[in-house]
Amino acid sequence: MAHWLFKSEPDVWGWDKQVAKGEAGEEWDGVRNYQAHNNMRAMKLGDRGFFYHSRSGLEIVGIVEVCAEAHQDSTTDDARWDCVDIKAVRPFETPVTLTQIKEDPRLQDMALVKSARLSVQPVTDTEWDIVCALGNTKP
DNA sequence: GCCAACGTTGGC
DNA sequence: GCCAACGTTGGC
Repeated sequence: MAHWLFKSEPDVWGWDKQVAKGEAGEEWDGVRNYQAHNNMRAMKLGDRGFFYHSRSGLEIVGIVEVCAEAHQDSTTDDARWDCVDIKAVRPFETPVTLTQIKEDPRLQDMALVKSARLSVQPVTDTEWDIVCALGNTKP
């Protein structure tokens, strides 16, 4: 199963709002970047991802699960843009900060470090396990 | 709030 | 198809 990372500014759409959506989940809409879209199209039902707070917070705060595969983004009529639905699975026991990730030699290849602006990123299985361990949270 | 880095757009 | 100009993102 593949792993991912979703970025959001907590002022716009934060972890608390995601949790409030419960099992139904929520459309991960508004993404207007091809690379991010390609990643979403590659997602399968049940894939899991990290939920990261950008701009303020700068930490991974929880785990989410894909609960609907790519479909038309309801916020636009443009057929180029589609998106998945995600739901909150569990919060991190200890949030993992960007600083921690940058300081960990095992995590230097993470997209979060290398391509800071990509808002939907793939995460390798190895990185997944390391970050979960740092957060004292089961994968 | 600033600004560097990056992605996208559009004129040629 | 190139590249300058522009807009947006995100770390600080």
